Amino acid sequence: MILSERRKRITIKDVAQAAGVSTQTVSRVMNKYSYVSDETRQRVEAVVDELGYYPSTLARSLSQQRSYTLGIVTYDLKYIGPSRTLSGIADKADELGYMLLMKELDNFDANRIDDVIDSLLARQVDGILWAVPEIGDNHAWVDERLEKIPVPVLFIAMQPRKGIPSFATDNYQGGVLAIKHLLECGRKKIGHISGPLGWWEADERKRGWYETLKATGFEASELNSAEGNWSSASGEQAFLQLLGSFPDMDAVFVANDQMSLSVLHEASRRGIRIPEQLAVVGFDGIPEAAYFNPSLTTICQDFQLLGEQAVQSIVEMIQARQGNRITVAQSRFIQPTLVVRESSKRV
Amino acid sequence: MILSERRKRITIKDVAQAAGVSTQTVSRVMNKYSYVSDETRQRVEAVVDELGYYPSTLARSLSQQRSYTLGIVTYDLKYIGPSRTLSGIADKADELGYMLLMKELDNFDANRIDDVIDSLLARQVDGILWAVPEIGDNHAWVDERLEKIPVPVLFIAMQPRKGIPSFATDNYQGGVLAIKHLLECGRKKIGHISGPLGWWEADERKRGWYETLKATGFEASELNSAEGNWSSASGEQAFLQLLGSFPDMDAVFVANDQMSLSVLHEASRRGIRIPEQLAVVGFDGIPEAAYFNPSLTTICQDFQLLGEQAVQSIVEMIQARQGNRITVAQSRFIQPTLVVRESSKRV
DNA sequence: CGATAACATGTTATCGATAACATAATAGAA
DNA sequence: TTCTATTATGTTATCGATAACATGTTATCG
Repeated sequence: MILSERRKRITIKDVAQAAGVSTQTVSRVMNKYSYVSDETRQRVEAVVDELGYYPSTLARSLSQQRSYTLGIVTYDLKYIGPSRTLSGIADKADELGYMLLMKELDNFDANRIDDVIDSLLARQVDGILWAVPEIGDNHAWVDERLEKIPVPVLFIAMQPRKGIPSFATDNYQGGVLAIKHLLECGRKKIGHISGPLGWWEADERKRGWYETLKATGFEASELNSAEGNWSSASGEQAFLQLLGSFPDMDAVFVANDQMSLSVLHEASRRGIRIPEQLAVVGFDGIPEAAYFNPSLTTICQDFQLLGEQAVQSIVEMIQARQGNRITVAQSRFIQPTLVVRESSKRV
Repeated sequence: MILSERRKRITIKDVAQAAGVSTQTVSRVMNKYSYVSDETRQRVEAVVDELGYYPSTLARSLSQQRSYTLGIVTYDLKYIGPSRTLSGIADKADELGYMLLMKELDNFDANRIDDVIDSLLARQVDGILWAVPEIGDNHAWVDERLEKIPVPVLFIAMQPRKGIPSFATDNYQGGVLAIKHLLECGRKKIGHISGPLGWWEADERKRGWYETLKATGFEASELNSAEGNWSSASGEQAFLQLLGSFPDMDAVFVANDQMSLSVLHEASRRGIRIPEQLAVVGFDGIPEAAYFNPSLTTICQDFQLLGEQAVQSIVEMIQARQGNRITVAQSRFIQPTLVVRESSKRV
């Protein structure tokens, strides 16, 4: 049997014709509208099966002015945070019947941001999830541009702003948790390796370190802190710097697990015993941290959950708007948890 | 100034009316068609700017029967492979002017697969990138279903099949590289911790181990190998098992870096010196591996590149089809590279 | 100077669906 | 028995663009 090479899409018209009804009736069957006789319904369904018809979501979106698609703007999927959050987003979106139109943002030029937003709107997304970390003033556009966007927008990992829905891990509390834990272990000279300053999340974690030490009367000068860029390589550099500027440090709170890894590595190379001489607490809670050498105490955040809740929430916003109900901007801080392992064992 | 809450989308009609031309002329301006007078062009462009008009890609897609959108089917973004590949895909797609419609696949039920494909086609994607690892017969649908899909499909990390375009890392060669290296280091009793068998990639890496040892006259029995599921936790289990079944092992090739990490961890706990007593070679080449303790020799694969090349290739297929040119199924094996670090240093 | 090509623009049909409205048949209520 | 509500189905307009075709206006050329 030879099939013609040029297969034409099977449309609602083909089905209507084959079943001897109008396209509207086919549409009614497809959408389970009630006023269709059993006989007609069955006939149409038979034809649909036979021809392998599925409706064009594209045409439907145009006609209904909604697409059951969410626009997702992420930053750099090489980072663990964005990629695991995306995983949660994908799961929940699928569960709720939404597809994901994805755009990776690599710079924060105003034109680029406009383009990304327009390109999503041009495809009629029902809502936008802005999962780009807040760095410097890269969210400055929000004040002016946001109100012009005709669909709900929800921000992930953005510093909370009044009247704007956003979901984030409570990074400050994470920092507090880490320092409190180290103090409880009897540590007195606690250094910090931060993420790239200017990133809101990095700043918050550092603030947790700083304020908790200050509040309890301990030292927290700039010399006791060094800056990394989240990568293990940068963590090593920062650690070396810190060893110079804060030689009698007995503990270090590191802003993520990757950088903690290189601290452990370098400490071992230099014969600094962990946790005896130096306690280490990381941040993120990647599964691998349990197998670091020694295993890493860390502040665990649930990216998956963050993504899922964000989707849940934006879908509710979409439905509310559809029903012309009023939406109150919902924001949420998700609390991280402390997981104690060998790197901070009491000595 | 009070803005009306219900903003209507600005359409080509609004622009046409405001500029006093037909919609067709606006369309010509937007698409940079040449036969438009400078005067008209400028007037239209001014109106476009003023009203903030951008064309509906949705409507355009319907009308042109193409969407400049790629359908991406991924497996589990919690894994490093899929998520970094996606990163490469996103970069290249953006560069070439395509958007990504993403779908995560969590099971391989035939109905589910049909649904995913249909939902992508219903949104008029121009091509599909199937970035789902081959596990058991989860690609069995390909034989029958593929030819019915009216757009190009390219597979990532699938065992090459004749006449079907696919891109993958040469996992077998990776295994060969690892074993040759260990043999060159003078190791004679080389064990293997595999990924979940049934995964094509895991099987191939194992085959690299097995065949290379056989070919050089060394031992490679089933007892010298244990199975993990890619996670660090499973790697620990597998290592313990292997220590029992292959006690005089002097090297181990581990199918990914996460599992290698827990091998290093457990070895350290038991006082097994690495690399003196046991050399370890991992797979994947995650950046963190350089900071493992000791740093990990590993087989490096370039996920980013894999994703980028896949997009490049499918876009070429799309363009070829558009131009009614014949496409020859292009498949490619990307060669991994060996990176030597402390865990396999010659002793 | 008339024919022809290149330019500039408008009109109508189309993509594949649904919304809104219209119509016809049946059934139950007054 | 007539009226009205319910059921079942069809017709036309619409979503927002582009394709195809039509038409009018300038240049250009022999």
